[in-house]
Amino acid sequence: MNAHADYVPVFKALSDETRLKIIDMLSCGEMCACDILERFSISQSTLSYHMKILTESGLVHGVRDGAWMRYTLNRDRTDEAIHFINHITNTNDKVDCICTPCSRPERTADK
Amino acid sequence: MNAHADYVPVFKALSDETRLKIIDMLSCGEMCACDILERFSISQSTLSYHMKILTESGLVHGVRDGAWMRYTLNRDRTDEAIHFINHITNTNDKVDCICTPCSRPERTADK
DNA sequence: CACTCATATCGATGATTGTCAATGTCGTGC
DNA sequence: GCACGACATTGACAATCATCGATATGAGTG
Repeated sequence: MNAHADYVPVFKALSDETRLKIIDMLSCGEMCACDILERFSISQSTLSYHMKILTESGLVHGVRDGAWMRYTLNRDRTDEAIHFINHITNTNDKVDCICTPCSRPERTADK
Repeated sequence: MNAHADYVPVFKALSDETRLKIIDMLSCGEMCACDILERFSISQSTLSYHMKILTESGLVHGVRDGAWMRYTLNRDRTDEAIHFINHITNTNDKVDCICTPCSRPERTADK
């Protein structure tokens, strides 16, 4: 995991209030879909849609347990996301930094 | 800044490859729009649209400097976003944790 | 003031998103 | 095997998104 494009699905997954709240809930421990559903006023199909986005992004892991789905946070992935934001927002370990305030000829000339 | 909804625009801003790359660039230092534009193959109006999303999310700050716009990363806001992910992905300082593996009567009964 | 360059806004367009009701699938228990 | 409960998938829809070309605004330069 390195390229910017790889993290787009992760941030897409995070850019919805319901999904942020689900992640928050899962940080306390494993939950099944039915329990999550009870805490929102959305339909079951909508929840299923959100859980698919969360699992496909890798942030959440789901396993079948009989009739239920047990969901857990994938902390490896959440940590990875945090490290990625840290990486792109800090100058640390960047080799290809091209920071000219403004490269317009007139501008660099008058400095 | 606290509620989940407040961070939705931040993660929406982060959920686009072009914008992630722009943030990465800005981490090296201030840049003007024309310099950013040169490093992508998108139209000028599209870049202006992306910069608007970034500035409205608070992640990026833009100031006029004559004819140019100088953009900088708002590290207060990026740090805030990182702290927020840390908060919702960790159990730390959560008072209202309701973590029952699955609350179905049949299920809690057979444990 | 007129011209040019940097940036913003507008209008249009195809793609993606979040939502639901309806329906399908899969597991469990009788 | 059949009925039911838990979850997934489908089809439809309105809303939002990313993109562009065209046009507007605003600053600097003569």
